[in-house]
Amino acid sequence: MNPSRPVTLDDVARRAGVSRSAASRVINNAPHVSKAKRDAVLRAVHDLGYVPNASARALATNQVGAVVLALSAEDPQVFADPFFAEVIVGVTSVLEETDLELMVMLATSARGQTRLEQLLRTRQADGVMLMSMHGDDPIARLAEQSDVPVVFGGRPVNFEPRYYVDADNRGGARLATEHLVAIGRRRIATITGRMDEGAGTARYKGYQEALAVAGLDAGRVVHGDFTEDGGGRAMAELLARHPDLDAVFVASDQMAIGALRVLKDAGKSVPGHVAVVGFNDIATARHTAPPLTTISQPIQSLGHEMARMLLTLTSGDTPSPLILPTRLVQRASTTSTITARSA
Amino acid sequence: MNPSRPVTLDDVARRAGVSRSAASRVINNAPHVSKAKRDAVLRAVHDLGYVPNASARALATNQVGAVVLALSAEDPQVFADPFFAEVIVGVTSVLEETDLELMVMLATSARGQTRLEQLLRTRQADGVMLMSMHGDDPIARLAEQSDVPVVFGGRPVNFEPRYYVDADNRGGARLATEHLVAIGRRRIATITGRMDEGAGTARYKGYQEALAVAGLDAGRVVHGDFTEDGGGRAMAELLARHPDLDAVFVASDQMAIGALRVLKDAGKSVPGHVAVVGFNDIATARHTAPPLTTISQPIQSLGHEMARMLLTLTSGDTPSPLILPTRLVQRASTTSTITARSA
DNA sequence: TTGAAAGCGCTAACAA
DNA sequence: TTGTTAGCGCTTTCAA
Repeated sequence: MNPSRPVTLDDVARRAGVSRSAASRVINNAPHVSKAKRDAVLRAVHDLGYVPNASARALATNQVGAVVLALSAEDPQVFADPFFAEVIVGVTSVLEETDLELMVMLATSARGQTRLEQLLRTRQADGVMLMSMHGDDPIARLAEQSDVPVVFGGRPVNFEPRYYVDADNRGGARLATEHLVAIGRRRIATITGRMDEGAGTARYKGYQEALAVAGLDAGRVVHGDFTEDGGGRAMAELLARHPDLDAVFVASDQMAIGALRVLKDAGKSVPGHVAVVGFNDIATARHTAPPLTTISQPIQSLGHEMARMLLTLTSGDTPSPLILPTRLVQRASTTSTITARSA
Repeated sequence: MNPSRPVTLDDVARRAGVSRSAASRVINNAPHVSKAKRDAVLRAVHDLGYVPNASARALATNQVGAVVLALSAEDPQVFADPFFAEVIVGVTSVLEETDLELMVMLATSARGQTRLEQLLRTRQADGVMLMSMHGDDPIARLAEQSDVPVVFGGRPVNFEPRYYVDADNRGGARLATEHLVAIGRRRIATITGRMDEGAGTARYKGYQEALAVAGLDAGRVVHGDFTEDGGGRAMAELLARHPDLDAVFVASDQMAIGALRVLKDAGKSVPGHVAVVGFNDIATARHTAPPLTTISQPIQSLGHEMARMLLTLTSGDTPSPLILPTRLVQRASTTSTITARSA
C-alpha cells in the first residue's frame, strides 16, 4: 500500500465491496442503504481511517463547509482586545457541534476589504458573521445585500440589518444612569463613545432616556472616542464646562479609567464628589481606584447567539434579531460605604 | 444572462476568445501566453468580475489555500484572553499579504481534538500554527510527526519542536529577578506558573539562574497555577513559610494581582516591605495599586513570526526557530520613589 | 505559444 | 435498494 496517498471514497467502497454511491450514501447518512451494506461501509471507513476530502465535497455540493467571522475596522488594533477573543470563543463553542470550520477575516487593509467583498459576491463561505466597528461601513450594506447569509454582531449606526445580535446598549446605559439617580445624584454628566458607532449612539440615548424619566437635565455631555486618553480629555472638558456635576456615566471602561485619573488630579473624590459608572466590565475595572461600577455585557453569548442565528439561517429558517441583556455591576466608584480601605 | 450563476473560467475564456487553459495560465501568471491574449483575458476577468472558485482550485491542486491557527487547551476560557486576540492580529497581518485564509480551531472538546487530528492526518490545511496550552499534549507530538507543516507557538514542556516561535520566558524571568537584585533585595521568592507548561518551567529556570549568578538563595518557591486566586494562595503560603522575604517574582500578572491583594491584607507595603514583579504586562498591570513592574512580551510579533515561519515552511525552505526578546517595564511595585500619590 | 482532454474526489440524478 | 454516469470548476500534462 502506498503510504502517502490519501484514502478516497473509492477505497472505502472497494474495501466494503459496494458501489461508490452506496458508500457516499452511508457517509452522508442518506436513506436507501441496507443495514448490511451500511455496516460494511462503516467498518471500511474505520479500518481505512477515511476522512472525506473537503474540497471535493465543496465542489460537488457547492457548499463550502466553512463560515467566516469578519471584523471590519479602520484600525487593526481594535482587535487586540479581549472582547474579540471572547466572541470567538462563543462562536467556536457552537460551531464545534457542527461540521463547519471557522475562518477569521480582519478586514482592515484595502486588500482585506476586497477579499471580504469578493467572498460576499462569490459565495466562498456558507455564511458570514460580521462585526463592523466603524460608522457607515460600505461593507455592511454590501453584506446586507449579498445572498450569502449574514448575521451582524452589533448594529451599524446608519441602518438596521435584518439579522443581528446586539447587546442592550441602550438599556445598559439607562441602567447605569438610573443607578446614579437612585444613589441621589442630580447633576449627572456623560462622556459618550464615538457617535459613528452603534454602541456609542445607543448608550447616549439610554443616558438621555433615564434622565428624561427622572426629570433631570441631560445637557452635561462631552463626546469621547472610547479611548483612555480621550476619556481623560473629555472629563477635563466636562469639569471645565460643568463644575457642578456630581456624577458621570462614561460609555466605556477604558474612557472611565482616563476620567478617574483626571478626577483624582483635579482633587475630586470618587464617589464622594463625583460618582462614576463605566460600561463593558473589562478585567481592569475591578482593579481601578476605586473599583469601577460598570455595565457588564454577555460577550461570549454574543458570539454564541451569532453562530446559532447563522446556523438557523443556513438551514433555511428565518430567525429574529436578538438583543442580549446587560446588567449593573456595582463597585466602589458609586457606593461610598467603603471609599478606600486605606482611608 | 443568468444573474445567479457564478462566473467561471470558461466564461472568461469565451469572452476573451481564448482557450480555457490559456485563461488559466494568465490567472496563475504562468508563462507561455502572448501579451495580446494575456491582456484580453485580464480584461475579461475585470469585465466579468471573475473570482476563481477556491474549492475547485483546491481539488485540482491538492492545496487547500488555508492555514489554521489551532489552540489546544483543557479549558476553553483560556482563550478568552487578550493574548490570543493579539496573536490573531499578528498572524492576520502577515496572511493578508498572501492568498491564504485563516481558520481558527479551539481544540478543547474531544470533538475539537479529533478534528485537529484528522486535519493533521489528512492534510486539510496547507499549514498549522499550534499553540498548546497544557503539558504533555498528545496533539503536539502528533503535529510534530504530521507531514503538514507545523509551527509551534511557545514550546511544550516535554519536548522541543523543530519549528517554533517563543517568547524569551527564561530571559524575561532572569531580567525580572536581576532587577530585584539590582534594587537591593536579597531574600527573593518566586511564585511559579504551572509546571506542566513551557512558560511555567522556563520562567522558573530564569529565576533560579539569576539568583545563582547573584549568589543568593533560590529556595523561596511556591508553585502557582497562573490564576489570580492561585497567586493569592501562593503568596499566603510564601509569607507563612518565608516571612523574611523582601521581594517576589511572580510568573504572571494575574497571579501578581492576587499576590498584591494578599500582601496588602497581611499589612505588607509594596514595594516597602516586599517588591513585586509580574510577567506579561497585561492591561491591568498599569492600574493595580501600586502599578505593577512586569515583563512585557511582543505578542503580536509572536503571531507575526509564526505566520512568517509557516510561509517559509510551505514554500519549501527551512526556517530556524525563533525566540523573541522580552523587556522589563518598571512601575511602582519595585521603585519606591513615589509609593502612592495619595500617601 | 496554444488547445484538447484527462482527472482531482465527491455528489446526485437517473435508470435498473 | 442498488449501481452507472455525468458533472462541480479548476489545473496540468501532452501533443500540436
